[in-house]
Amino acid sequence: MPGSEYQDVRKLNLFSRMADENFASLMRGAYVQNFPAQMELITEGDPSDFFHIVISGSVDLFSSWNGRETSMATVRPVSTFILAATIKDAPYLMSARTLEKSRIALIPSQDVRAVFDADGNFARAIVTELAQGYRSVIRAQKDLKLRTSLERLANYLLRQQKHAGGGAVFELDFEKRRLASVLGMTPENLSRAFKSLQPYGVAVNGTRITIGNQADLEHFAKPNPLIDDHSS
Amino acid sequence: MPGSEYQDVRKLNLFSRMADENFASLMRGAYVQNFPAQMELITEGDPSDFFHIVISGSVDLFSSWNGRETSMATVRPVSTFILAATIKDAPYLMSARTLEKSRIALIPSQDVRAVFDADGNFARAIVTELAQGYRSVIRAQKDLKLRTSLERLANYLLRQQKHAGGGAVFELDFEKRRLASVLGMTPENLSRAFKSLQPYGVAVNGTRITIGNQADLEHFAKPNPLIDDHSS
DNA sequence: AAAGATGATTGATTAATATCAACCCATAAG
DNA sequence: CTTATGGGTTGATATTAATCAATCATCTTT
Repeated sequence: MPGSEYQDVRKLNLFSRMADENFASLMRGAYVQNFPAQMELITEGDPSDFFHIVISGSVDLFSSWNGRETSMATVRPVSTFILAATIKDAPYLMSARTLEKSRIALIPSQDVRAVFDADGNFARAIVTELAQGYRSVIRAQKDLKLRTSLERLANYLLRQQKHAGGGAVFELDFEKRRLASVLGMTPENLSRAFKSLQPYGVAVNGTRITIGNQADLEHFAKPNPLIDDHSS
Repeated sequence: MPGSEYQDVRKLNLFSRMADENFASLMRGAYVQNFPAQMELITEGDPSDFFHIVISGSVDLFSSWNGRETSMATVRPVSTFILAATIKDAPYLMSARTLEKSRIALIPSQDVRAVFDADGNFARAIVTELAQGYRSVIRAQKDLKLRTSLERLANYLLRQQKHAGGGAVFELDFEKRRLASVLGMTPENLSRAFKSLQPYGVAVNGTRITIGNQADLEHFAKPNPLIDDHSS
């Protein structure tokens, strides 16, 4: 792993406070690989042999049941995925595939567990990371159970707008079909949902979104920090 | 806190391996109280001042948005709730109310965080607990996104049956209106869903469920360990 | 036992969402 | 340049689920 990548990973909250030696040990045991787009990295149900770090590109976490499939989350650089399975030494609950050409570091799960036992700062960081992830999923569940698909889209747009800097014009960071799946709806429905938001000043041009009337949209979406504020 | 209760709490995975002294310290600082039914213990958005342990009775975790409300989970003795908020020192994402007369221990969150820093075994137990909780919510989200309400009910019945010992006859451990909310549907819909399961041999009498044709129901429900097996 | 409350069920209707089919459009391959 | 290909959109329809209203059942209180 080149030094710049090494530093990028080191800066992650999960790794930033652990002992140099322990971090180096984890990285020595890591397999860093470039994967093409659409490569299935892990399959749900498989034993969680590796903890994954996305160094560049992006990864879709998804799940299937009875012939159906849904997108659970997207992982972007530089961050990690399936920490809980690694820690519990339990099967993956989600599958993962690259969305584009991606560079991924794979750390043997047993190494993570070993260093977890040895390094208190790493253990604390893991706790924070898990607690954060836990709360994120709770928020997602509230979003799903309390809102209609139109409301979920409206709030997603507001979140994404904020994330993109807050301007009236911004880009979706999802392919629409996958955004639909993440929001728990069909692509057809997403297309209609965008139309339904036109009265609130939402204009769509490919992946470029313009929010013409911020106040109107917010009045409709009723964003709530306990659902939408992913920093807390 | 009486000795028997003290021992019951001590036996929880979360506490069973920590140092005697640290456990005693946590318990010394705890407030143990009896609450009547329907008492709101915490309100979402409030600072997470206390970590909670249900000693007897039961507690409903629920969330609200825009005048709607949904049941997220039910906590039964002896177990704990809102660990993630306590650890992160972040606002509660869910509200909690007693479903019946309940005995609850409240431990100041800062005590939990302090002992977490001091006791490696406790820290490890917290990690396991958080990872378990995280995975449970992921499973719930898959249940919600991949299944219809009828399929969710069928699988819930199979889970509950297993939990009750596996016999053809068992009891629901929910009031139906709240079961409906947990499953993400209306009470009316739940009522109709039970009827729709009659062809699969499901008979309902109050809270007593009889599964007349196990194979048929399973064939319809298609239970999957990656969604329904809450032990892994 | 009568009255009141609460939860559960049922029927009728409406709303939300998915499905199916066709078509559009951009882009990449031949 | 033409042809595939895949995402996106649109319209028609079907399914799923929510809402509204009424009734029924159960349990508690008086």
